[in-house]
Amino acid sequence: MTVFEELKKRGLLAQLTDEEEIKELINNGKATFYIGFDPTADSLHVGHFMALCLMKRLQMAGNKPIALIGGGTAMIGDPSGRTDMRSMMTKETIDHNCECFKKQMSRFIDFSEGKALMVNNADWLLDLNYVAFIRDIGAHFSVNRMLSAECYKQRMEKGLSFLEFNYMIMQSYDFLSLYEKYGCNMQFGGDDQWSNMLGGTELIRRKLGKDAYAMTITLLLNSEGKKMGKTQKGAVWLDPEKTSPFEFYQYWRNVSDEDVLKCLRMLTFLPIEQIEEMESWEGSELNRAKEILAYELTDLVHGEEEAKKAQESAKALFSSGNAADMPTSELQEEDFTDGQIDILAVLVKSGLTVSRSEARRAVEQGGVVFADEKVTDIKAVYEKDTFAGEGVVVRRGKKNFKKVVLK
RNA sequence: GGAUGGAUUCCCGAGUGGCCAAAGGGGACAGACUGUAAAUCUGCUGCAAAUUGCUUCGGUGGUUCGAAUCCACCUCCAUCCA
Repeated sequence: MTVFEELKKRGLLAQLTDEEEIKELINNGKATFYIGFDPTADSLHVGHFMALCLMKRLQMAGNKPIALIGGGTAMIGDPSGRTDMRSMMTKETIDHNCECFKKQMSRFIDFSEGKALMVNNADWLLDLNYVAFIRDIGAHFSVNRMLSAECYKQRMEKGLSFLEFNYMIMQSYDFLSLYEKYGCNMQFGGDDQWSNMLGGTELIRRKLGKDAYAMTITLLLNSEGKKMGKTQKGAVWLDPEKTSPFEFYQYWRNVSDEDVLKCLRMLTFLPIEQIEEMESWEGSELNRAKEILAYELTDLVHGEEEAKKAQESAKALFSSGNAADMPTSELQEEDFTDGQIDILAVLVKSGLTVSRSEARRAVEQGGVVFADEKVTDIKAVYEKDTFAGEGVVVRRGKKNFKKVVLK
């Protein structure tokens, strides 16, 4: 199977400027392509992960990837796919984020011996001369055309600043620069980037009279039409400090039935045939597929060892309610009064609830289990010795566990 | 620069002097049912020393016994005019 077929079968392809040409290029390893990542946070998330997987797939097929870190474009902020204005980021934050991105990317993509490149558009964007730039590049853009682009349309109601309006031009200029410097003839990105990417191919045609191509990856949406990899608490991060391997595993373990196969296809490297077999699985059998999904992804992102640990913890926890390797929090001497601590304090100190009010509610509603015993009294008090040694497993709800130990 | 409308809790949105920690909906959380899924039903949703007290309705100051609500100034946003 060719790379192109594989991508297509996995449902990764969204829009392409020229299907035949792109197929020809990537199947024969003739593409030098780039994907841009704006450092808007200090860790990559699931959306980036898809892009990295795509890079990897194409790199394995002999194409040359360029990972572009948007240290310059992040100064502007991409309005695409957003209904409100982005808050401005300071130069320091952006620089810090760039560093974090670099570190994480190196884990996925092989940058040795020039097999792939990593560049930062701050290098060519930050020193631009305004007048020279708008004469040279800005002249090629029609405001009328730009305004009709989908990404700006959404913003016409809520407001769009001139700063953000320039994002498309910056991204287009990136493509042109990479084309000239590295012969980069293709750009990939999320589907919300389509208009920005077309801006680039058109700019290259107008400036240089050359053809360049663009292709977008399907956005990973859940069955409710929301972007996957987002939880109430925020994104699911790839940085283990921000989202622990266990939480990461649990996120995928808990996807809804409708989304499992799509995730397997789009995110894992499992052979497509194997995934197709799972399509016939029904009902609770799908639980098995979720386990596979969670394991595979944790393995890819955090490594085999962490994946195994997460899987075992999850299994042990949900069958017996105890596991050797689970999130732990420590109680200090000063958390006790006369050698005792009440249940609300335990919940707050362990991070299972944010406030005593919330802890109280959880207990009142029968959602708290302390060492396999349902807690019914909000005034329940425990002796210090209870937490000594192995500690005690405390649960809030069905899926929140903490082992609480006396330090 | 001018005119008009607006900013309320995680989000949408009601409230135009006390009965307001603030209707309703969404989301989140907890319980029941299940398969660590979905749907459904129930509860719950500012904080705390918890029949009470404290902080919160863009910001600052004021009027009043009492302000999300009235007044002044400011900030931000949208629409129209330039």
